[in-house]
Amino acid sequence: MQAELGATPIRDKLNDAPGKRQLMAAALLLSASGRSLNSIGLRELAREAGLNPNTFYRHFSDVDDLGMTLIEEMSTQLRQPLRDLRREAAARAVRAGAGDVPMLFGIDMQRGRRVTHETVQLFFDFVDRQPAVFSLGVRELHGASALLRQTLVRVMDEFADDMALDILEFKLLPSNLEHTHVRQISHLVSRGLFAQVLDYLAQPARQATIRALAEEQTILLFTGAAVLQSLGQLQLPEG
Amino acid sequence: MQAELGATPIRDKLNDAPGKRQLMAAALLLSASGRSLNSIGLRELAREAGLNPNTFYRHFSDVDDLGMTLIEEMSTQLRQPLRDLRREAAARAVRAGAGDVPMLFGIDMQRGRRVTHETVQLFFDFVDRQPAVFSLGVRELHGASALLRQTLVRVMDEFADDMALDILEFKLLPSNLEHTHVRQISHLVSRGLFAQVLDYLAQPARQATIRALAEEQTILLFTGAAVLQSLGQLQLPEG
DNA sequence: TGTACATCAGTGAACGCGCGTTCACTGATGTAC
DNA sequence: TGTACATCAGTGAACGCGCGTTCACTGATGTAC
Repeated sequence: MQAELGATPIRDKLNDAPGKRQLMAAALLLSASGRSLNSIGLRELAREAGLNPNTFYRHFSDVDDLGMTLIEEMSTQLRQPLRDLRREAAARAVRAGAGDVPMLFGIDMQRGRRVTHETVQLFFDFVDRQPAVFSLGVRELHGASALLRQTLVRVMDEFADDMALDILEFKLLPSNLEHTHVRQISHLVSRGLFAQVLDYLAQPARQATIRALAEEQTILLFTGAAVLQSLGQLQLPEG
Repeated sequence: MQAELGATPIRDKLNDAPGKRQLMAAALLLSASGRSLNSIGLRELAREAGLNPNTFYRHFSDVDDLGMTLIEEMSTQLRQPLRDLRREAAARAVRAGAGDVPMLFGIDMQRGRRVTHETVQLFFDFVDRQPAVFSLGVRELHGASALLRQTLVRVMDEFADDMALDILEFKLLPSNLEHTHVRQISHLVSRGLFAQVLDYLAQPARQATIRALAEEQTILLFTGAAVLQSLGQLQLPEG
C-alpha cells in the first residue's frame, strides 16, 4: 500500500489486481441471467474470468465476500451523486417557483414533483448504467445469504435516510410532519423504487412506463402523508 | 381417479399420496431457513421427507414442478377467503357509516380505513398461518426459476385485480377515477403488501408495527390517488 | 547499484462429496371379466 | 366370487459430473540494506 498521497477511490479501484476485477465483472455478467451468486459458484466465476478456480481465493474468502464488495461499490457510486442531484433540484425548484406557488395541504406540489422527478429519473439512469449490479442486488435482497441481505437492507436504508434529511432541510413536506414520520415514508419510497427494478430490467419495452409509475407511486405516498397529516389522520406506527 | 361424485378440493388434497404431501411439507420446512427451492435440491427434500430420492420423480418432474404446486395451493387458499372478507367488510362499513359520513375528496375515509384494515389484517393472518409458503413465495419471486417467477407474478396480479374489482363495485374510491387507474393503484398496493412479508417473518417483535405500516402505506396510496385525481393532478402512465 | 529476501497473483493436480438421473425391481391396490 | 393383469408408490444400487477446497509450486514485483 503506497496509498497516502493522492489515493482517490478511483485510483484504488484501478489499483485492484486485474484478476480481482475480472472476477467481479464475471459475477455481474453471469448474474444478469437471473441466477444468484451462490448458485453460480466459484468455479464458474473463475472460468468466466479466464482464471484458475484457485485464484479466486487470492482475492475473496468466498462468494459472499465478492458480493459484499460489489454492493459496497455500487452504494459508493450511487449514494452521493443521487444526493447531490436531489439537493440541486430542490434548490433550483425553490428559486424557480418563487411567486405564485399553488400550495396543497402545506406542500408545494410543483416543487415536490420536480424533485421527485429528478430523483427517480437519476435512480433509473443508474439502473440503466449498472443493470447487472442492480439486478444482483435486488435478487440477493431476498437471497439465501444473510450477510448480503443485511448489507443490502443497510444500503437501502442509507438511501432512504438521505432522502429524509433532504426533505427536512428543503422543507419538501409540511413542517408539522415529524422527523420520524418523514423517515418512515422515505423508507417506503425507497423500498418502492427498488421493488420496481427487476420489472424494469426484465421489460425493456415498458421502461418509460415503469419510470412514470415509480414516480407517481412516490408522489402518492408523499401527497397522501401530507394530506392525512394536515387532517390529523396520519396513523404511522411508533417502532 | 374415481372423482366425479363429491370430489372437493379438500378431498383431492387428502387423496394425494402421502409421499407427495411429505415432499411438499419438507419443501416448506427446509425453505423456512431462507434457502431457495433449487438450492435445497431434490435429494435433501427426499431425505427430509424420509423417502428415497427416486420417489420424488413419482410425484414431480423436477423441483420447479413442486414449487408450482405449492404456489397454486397457497393461491387457492388465500384468494377467495380474502375476497369474501373484504366484500363483507365493505358491506358492513356501508351500513354502519350511514348518516354523517365525513368525506374527503370523494372518499369515505372511515369506510376506506375499515376495509383496508380488515383486508390487510387478514392478509397477515394468512402469512401467520402459512409462514413457510409465503417466505418461499416471496423468495422465489426474485429467484432463478423463470417459471416460478411468472407464476408468482400472476398470483399477485390476480390478488390485485380482485381488489380493484371490489373497490369499483363498492365505490371505495371516487368514481371519477378510471378503472385502469384503480387497477394500477391496486397493483402497487398488492406489491407493497407482499414486499413487507419477509420483514414481517424475519422480525417477530415488530410484527404489529409492520402490520400497521403496511396498512398506512395502503391508505397513503389510496388517499394520494383520490386527492390528486380530484385536483386533476394524477399522472398515472398509460401502459 | 547490486543483491538477497518477501510478498503476491496465478497455476495445476488432486481430494472427497453430494448432486440429479437412470435402471431394474417390489409389493400393494385397483380393474376387468 | 375368483382370477389375471395393470397401475402405482416406493426401493436400492449405480452412473458420471461439477463442486469447494487444499497443497505444493512458479514467476514477477517490491523492499531492505
